[in-house]
Amino acid sequence: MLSAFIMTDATTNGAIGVGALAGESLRKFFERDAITVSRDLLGCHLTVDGVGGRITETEAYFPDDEASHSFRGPTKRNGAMYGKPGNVYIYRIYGMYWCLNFVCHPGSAALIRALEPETGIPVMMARRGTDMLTSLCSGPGKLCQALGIDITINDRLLDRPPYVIAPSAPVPIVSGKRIGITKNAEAPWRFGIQGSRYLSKPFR
DNA sequence: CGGAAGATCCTCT
DNA sequence: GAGGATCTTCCGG
Repeated sequence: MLSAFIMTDATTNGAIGVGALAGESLRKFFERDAITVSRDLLGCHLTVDGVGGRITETEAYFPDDEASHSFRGPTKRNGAMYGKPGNVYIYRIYGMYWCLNFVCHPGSAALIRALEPETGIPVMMARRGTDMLTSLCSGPGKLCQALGIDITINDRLLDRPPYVIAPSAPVPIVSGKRIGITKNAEAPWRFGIQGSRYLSKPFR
């Protein structure tokens, strides 16, 4: 299968310029295929109330994708997935953790799975209860804990507080199967920065 | 209205 | 690598 290989794809990351995405540039970035967005998010700098880092790992989800929360249409939980491109969709997972997504086309989203910590590192260490840099944000639940993300900041655009997202220069990308799902599990829609030490799990 | 499943993480072996 | 924590959501009856 495709996903059995490490794919060191060409760097198709879209460098858009300096400064945060806002208004039209935010819409243009996210109003694209969720795979393209998930790849271009790699290297982008994300902060929540000034705490965060560069995105190292993402996954793409689609409306016709059995693994997606949008597969059976809108519900109370997934309402934010049908907001504008660049909207934030947060949900509770396994009764304990939060997960962060960015909306692309309606019902499509990029799950933010890992960050390389850069700003507010002491705050993140305190929230996570560890001083180990590589495990501060190495998973979707961990990064939400480190960045102080919960449902109270669901369903709002990324160019509004507490969020800031800035685009990145191109980075080398690897891809593989998505993690932790049982339906449509073979789709190679997980993406990461090649060689990053800040991943939820290595790509094989 | 009950119950199983779930886009996870941590600890222990 | 296995198992437990923990609880919301949604589907089936």
